[in-house]
Amino acid sequence: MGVSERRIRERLDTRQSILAVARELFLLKGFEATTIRNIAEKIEYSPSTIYQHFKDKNEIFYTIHSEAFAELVRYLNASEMHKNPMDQLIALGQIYVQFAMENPELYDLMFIMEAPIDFLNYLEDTNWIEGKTAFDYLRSIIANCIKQGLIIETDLESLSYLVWSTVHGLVTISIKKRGLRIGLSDPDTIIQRSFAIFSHLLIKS
Amino acid sequence: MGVSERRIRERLDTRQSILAVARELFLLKGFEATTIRNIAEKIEYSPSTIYQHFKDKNEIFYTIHSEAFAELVRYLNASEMHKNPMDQLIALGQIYVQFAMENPELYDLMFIMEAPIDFLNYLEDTNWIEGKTAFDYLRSIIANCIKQGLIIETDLESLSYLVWSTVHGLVTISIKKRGLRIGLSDPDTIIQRSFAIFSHLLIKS
DNA sequence: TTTTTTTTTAGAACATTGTTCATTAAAAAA
DNA sequence: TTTTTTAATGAACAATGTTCTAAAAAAAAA
Repeated sequence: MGVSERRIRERLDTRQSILAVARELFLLKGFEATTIRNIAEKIEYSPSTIYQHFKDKNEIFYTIHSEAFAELVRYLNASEMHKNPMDQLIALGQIYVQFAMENPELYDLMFIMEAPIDFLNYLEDTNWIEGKTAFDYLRSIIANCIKQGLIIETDLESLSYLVWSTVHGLVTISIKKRGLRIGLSDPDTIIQRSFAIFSHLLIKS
Repeated sequence: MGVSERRIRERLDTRQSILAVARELFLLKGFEATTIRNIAEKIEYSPSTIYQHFKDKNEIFYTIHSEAFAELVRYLNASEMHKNPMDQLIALGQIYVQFAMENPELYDLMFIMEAPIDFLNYLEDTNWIEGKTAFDYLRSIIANCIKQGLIIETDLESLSYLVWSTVHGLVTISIKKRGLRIGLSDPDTIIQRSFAIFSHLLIKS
């Protein structure tokens, strides 16, 4: 009897629809304004039903955060179309910046907001696999650049952290609206220009 | 009669105590957990009284944010003890990083949180003076570096934004706990190392 | 000193929020 | 058909930011 299979399928369906609606509302109105009751109404269930699928609001957004990482990594993989690791690195940065600027709310959730990290602390997982995977990917490309003598030879870990920090800083100042009203060029322009300068600084002359 | 003077003074006193308590609770428990009722209880007034001094919660934290900027700028001025603008720039970065790492909640409020920006939008001030002042200060030091040929000559605005972004990125990854659990050295160490690498990259060889 | 006016403070109330828990409805198994 | 397991609900709780009306206190006027 395929009865229990169907029930499992149905459970997964409602779970998915919770996530879909949560993400939709989140992108539309932000984290605080996305309420459990809002989600419940949209999927035509009572609020309590949601708690049968997720421990709390944080778990919902931890899940969305994880899925967003999968998407980002998929995008980042496109950098492998280049052969030269330096080109790969620059492409990686460009894609990262583009992803952040096109999905500022998701980026916020992935790299700034407390909700996913709070849930990670509740789990007793020692590692933040999503973050680790992405960082290791960056590090391996930089390792290749160093190996081929395209970048000055320094501590791999620190250099990787620097590169990440730089692009992260570039986009978060904009996303968090600290670049506005201080007499700067428009966000995309200044980010691109700053990125170009940083790329030049990195390349061994 | 100095009666009205005294009343003004008293009003200012309660205003100050609201801010002091708000800041204390904020540093202790964060923005969300610092409630109007909490503040009211500590200053021994009713919650409604607070609304006679501040439009809403955002205005309170916008004020704290402004005061924190005054503190940061005071710290940053210490960079002027150096004569060489490149030394000034590096000192500036060091102080900035130190301030952020020693006052993560304040830094969050100044450069990440929405509350102060939301209140800024409510005011119809065109400029974010706190941010503009700090950025202009950075820019003027970098301008001197370029003038003296210590840094490659590029667009001043973009380079300044890059430098700010980099230190901002360095500290926010740590503050927002994205550097944890991905197999990195401890925050302070890796930030210092990455900062050193960035400094070297900047200096014209 | 007494009365009037102004200012300050408080208290109750509102609409929301995340979350829990006992109860009901539904579906599956016996 | 009856029993057992599962799913779903609705009411309730404590807490939040904020508003509004009434009371208390202080100052000004008489």
